[in-house]
Amino acid sequence: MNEPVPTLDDVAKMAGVSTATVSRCLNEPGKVIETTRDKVMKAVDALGYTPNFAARVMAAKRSYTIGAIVPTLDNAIFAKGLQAFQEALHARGYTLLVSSSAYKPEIEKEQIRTLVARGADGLLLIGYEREGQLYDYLARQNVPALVAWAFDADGPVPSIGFDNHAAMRAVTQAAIDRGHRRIAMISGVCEGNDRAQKRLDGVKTAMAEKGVSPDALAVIETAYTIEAGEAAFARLMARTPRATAVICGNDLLAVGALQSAKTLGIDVPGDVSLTGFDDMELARIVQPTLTTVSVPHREMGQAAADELMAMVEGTSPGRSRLLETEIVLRASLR
Amino acid sequence: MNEPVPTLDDVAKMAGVSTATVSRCLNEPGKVIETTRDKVMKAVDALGYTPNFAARVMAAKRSYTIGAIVPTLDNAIFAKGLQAFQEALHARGYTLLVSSSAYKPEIEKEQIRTLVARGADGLLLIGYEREGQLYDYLARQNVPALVAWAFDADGPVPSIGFDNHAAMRAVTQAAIDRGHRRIAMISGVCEGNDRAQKRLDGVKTAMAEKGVSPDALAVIETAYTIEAGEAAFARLMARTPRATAVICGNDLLAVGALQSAKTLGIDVPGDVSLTGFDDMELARIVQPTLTTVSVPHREMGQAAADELMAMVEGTSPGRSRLLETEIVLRASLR
DNA sequence: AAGCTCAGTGTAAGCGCTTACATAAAGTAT
DNA sequence: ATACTTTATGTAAGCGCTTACACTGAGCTT
Repeated sequence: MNEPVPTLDDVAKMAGVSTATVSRCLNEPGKVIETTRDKVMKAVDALGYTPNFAARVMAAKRSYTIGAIVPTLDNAIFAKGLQAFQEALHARGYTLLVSSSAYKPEIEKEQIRTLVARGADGLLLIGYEREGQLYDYLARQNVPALVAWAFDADGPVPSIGFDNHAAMRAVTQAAIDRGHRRIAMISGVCEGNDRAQKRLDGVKTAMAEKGVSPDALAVIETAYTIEAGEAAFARLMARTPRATAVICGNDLLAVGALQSAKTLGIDVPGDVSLTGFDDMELARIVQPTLTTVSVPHREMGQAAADELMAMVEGTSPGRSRLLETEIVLRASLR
Repeated sequence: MNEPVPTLDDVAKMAGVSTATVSRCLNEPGKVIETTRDKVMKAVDALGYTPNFAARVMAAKRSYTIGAIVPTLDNAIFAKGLQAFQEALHARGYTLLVSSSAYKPEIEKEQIRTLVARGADGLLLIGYEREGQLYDYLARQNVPALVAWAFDADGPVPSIGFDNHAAMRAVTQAAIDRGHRRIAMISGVCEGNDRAQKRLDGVKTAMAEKGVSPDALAVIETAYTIEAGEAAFARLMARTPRATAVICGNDLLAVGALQSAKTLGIDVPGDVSLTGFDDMELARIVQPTLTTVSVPHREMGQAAADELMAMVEGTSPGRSRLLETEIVLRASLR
């Protein structure tokens, strides 16, 4: 057993050429004459040779690998965008390495270092909020990074995303326009999460603009899960006066709220209106269907991939791009 | 700009020791005396040194990396198990590399080669069905592999999973016991997917055992998505005589069927009963709630991680393990 | 025909680490 | 005090690739 794995040298010997030629056959076939290439390829097949990636990275100082760190893979929020991201990378010969940080900054930091140590040529990050020195670190390691799912033209690295503040402001305006005055919010945890914070601010802005005092806004910050949404909604409903509209930080929270409403015998949208964010598949499945914000996940993933590859290849200094969101009016808001 | 990234040599020089000592400080701190270690660590911090992973893998011939290839990340089916898998790996210093094959064998093959080339110490695969030579390839490369989400004590590699056939048989029995005789199935695509095939077989077995002719079973094979489930259900309902129970290959298909039923004005479970598989969160959210099969995702991920690490470290030849599933009776079956 | 260019190939120097082995110093047993 | 361990560190040989540079010979130009 333990038959040794074939190396470039073995291939070279079998084909009767130098290692350089084998390497060129594999990486720049055009630079090798056809007869030679045939010999080499025959040897590659015969030996079942696969290049050793670590050796290649080390010698070439280039890994054709892009790393992405998302807060979670546990729900579908990032899955769609990431899928598009990965497809775009794959089409140009890059590999995607994904890891999840469980919304924990220290884990994210570790993952960033891990990915850099693994030779990632570039990094996709979600949102801006992290220690500033991490950006310095990336700069020092010459690893370009791009932020997605958030937008800030003046951030430390470029971003491709949408305006969380404006989107949530628009949703809230829609609620106020329908006569709602007592508004509550179930928000994601804002600390360390600029997206959550901006969404919360968006609600406040809309209220202020429409002459509804934002001071009266009841806010519960909680984890982005269905269960948390359920619990938060129950707590909100226990307060008096009761809110007539509950703005949720994302669809999961809204779905949880909906479940809770059912348990409590509260009719949505009859007694209370509800809105979400993300327009996950789930939003169309629940009863009543969810008014929410549709985000161009696939477009974002695609654009992020293109931009990041350009940055890695030095053909772009890194350009930010703002994508449009859209309010999807469904049954849960009345 | 382009300040060079510090290397082990730089650290060694700054600390006034040899590279071997620095390496030992990082990997086997116990073998270095404290005063030396302090000097080294100070240099590491001062330089912001991070070991180069490719170099380490190459020199040590060990990457502490485990690869996993799942059919999809697009829904939550594998997310939970994978999360547990990753946590268990992380706890023992391993890193997980995930990629998704989009249910395509040729992509999976490529991913397997990619992960091996990247020096994965071991591989987690889903289900057994793939070219036999892939198993040979892994054996030749000395990369242990483990199959999850399926069980076969005599497979080419060990497995940790559950009995798809028995579980689906039990669900079907439950339907027949409630008086259903005209049964239909919305199955996943069986070609290249042993889990889907086994689930389909489970339905047939139960029918045969209960004296219901399996020949009458209407089967539609389709992709594991909500939309596909919707379309399939509509097609099934157009047939006469209509089935009174529709067994679905997983929860997504069942949810799709439910949506379709609503559109068509068919009452579930009044007119037609419905069952799913996986017990995703979704199963408790839809109306009516879904009768389905609960799978111990977390336990499976954890067990798979433990076993695979043992295989990688040579402390286990690879032991298969069968986990129990459980039928969860909810409103959709009557 | 001399001098070019240039395509195709080979030579060999690393890339940044780990680790077997060598060495030195200190501790222990006799 | 001698010989033998043990412990801490250093030396240097790779690991399997890529690529700058050198080389060769064929085809051009003049």
